[in-house]
Amino acid sequence: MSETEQTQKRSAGRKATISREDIIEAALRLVGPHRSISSLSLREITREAGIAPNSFYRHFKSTEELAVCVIELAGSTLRKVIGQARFRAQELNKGIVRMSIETFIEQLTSDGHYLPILLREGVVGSDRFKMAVRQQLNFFEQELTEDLIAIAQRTSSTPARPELIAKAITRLVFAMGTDALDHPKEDHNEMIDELVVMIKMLITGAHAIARSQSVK
Amino acid sequence: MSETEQTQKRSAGRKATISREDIIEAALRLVGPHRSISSLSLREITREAGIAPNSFYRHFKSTEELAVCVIELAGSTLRKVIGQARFRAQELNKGIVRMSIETFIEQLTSDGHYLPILLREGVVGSDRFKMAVRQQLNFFEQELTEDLIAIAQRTSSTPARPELIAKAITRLVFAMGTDALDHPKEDHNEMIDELVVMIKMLITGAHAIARSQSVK
DNA sequence: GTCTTTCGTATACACTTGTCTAATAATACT
DNA sequence: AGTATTATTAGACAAGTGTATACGAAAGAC
Repeated sequence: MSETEQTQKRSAGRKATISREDIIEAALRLVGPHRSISSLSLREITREAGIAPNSFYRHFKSTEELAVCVIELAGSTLRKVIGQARFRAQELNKGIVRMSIETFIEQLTSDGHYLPILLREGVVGSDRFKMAVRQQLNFFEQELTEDLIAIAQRTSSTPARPELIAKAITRLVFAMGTDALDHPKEDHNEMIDELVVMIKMLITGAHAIARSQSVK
Repeated sequence: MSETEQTQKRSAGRKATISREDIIEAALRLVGPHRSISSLSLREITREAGIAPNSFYRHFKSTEELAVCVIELAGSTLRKVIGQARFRAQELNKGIVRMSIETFIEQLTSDGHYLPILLREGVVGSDRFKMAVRQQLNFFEQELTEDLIAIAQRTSSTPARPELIAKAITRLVFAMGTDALDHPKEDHNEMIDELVVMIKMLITGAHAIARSQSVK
């Protein structure tokens, strides 16, 4: 929604030497396992971007606006990646669950560091900021729900409350992902295995409950 | 471990006008939905406690040490509460799962705000700090594992990998708890219901998998 | 050319931060 | 009493913060 605003009239004036994207990239360079976006200071960001502190205001009206932009960027990028993984899973005839999880965990150590950001930023910060993070989570959940329904129709086995399963899976994956963040990369494969088993438990459990309920 | 140190020799000298506990309480008064412990400044804390900035160092050697103390306090307090809930569940002959979850969610709005703290502080801060949070989580997980094994022995039905179930449940509960934090209290009952269903799915799924594996 | 508009910087202000040094206040032991 | 010991404070320091005002630099419009 609020991703492409301003840039309305560009009749006259000096050419911009720096873009919103440049500032976002500078901010991304600063976040890490110990620094959250909401803890970045305006001066830090401008220093990293190589501009004067006041120039920041030409592009964002506050650091909060910048933070929300970063969250939205991270969310949309990740959903694109996961979407591709789902697609590849069908091509390679690999388990869709395993494929998605693997891609997800891969993103933990991927270059953009979009996933760590999304995982880390959900709990602190302003209301607007937290809402932005939660919205991205909801997008994931929604797409997963659609997937589950589609699969159920294909295999003609209707699980109980697919939206609940999707919610549980999303939370589980994000929680385990947060865990993996602080573990060395060589542990990731084991964590993927664990996560896959957990999800299998959830899905088969949901089916079992659905059956027992349709019986009685 | 590091909870009762110093207080060794008190031969002479001025009486302490403030205790470690007083400072911890002051810090607790400052944290909230928008402030994490690790974001509190030394001066803020001493201002709230009504002492001079330097006096802080007489009690803690850094704000990080204070933060770790708070985490340990929150964790041990909560485990005590949940433990009592488990006990009451047996007395009232109520479902142990439901009882535990209800108590857990209740703690979201309880006075000490220990649970919100534990939920919020896991992802940012120094390594030492994050480790303290994870340790508390592991305590929960461990106790839950023991519970699951005990129940399994009583009902003589062995689920597949109880430690995995415990892990999944813990993550699920904490994730949903974090969610509930930003929701009004009247939504909590619905979230409890959802959470209970999720956990039922997990447990029945685990049993189903165990059965199918012992068959083949 | 001169306007006008926009972008960017420079300087400055008031404020907060963590920590250092010295000085003071209060207790216990002799 | 005096003295040693400890807790607390006051004051100051350099460094950091967000932002307001004012000014220069570059581009298109006239």
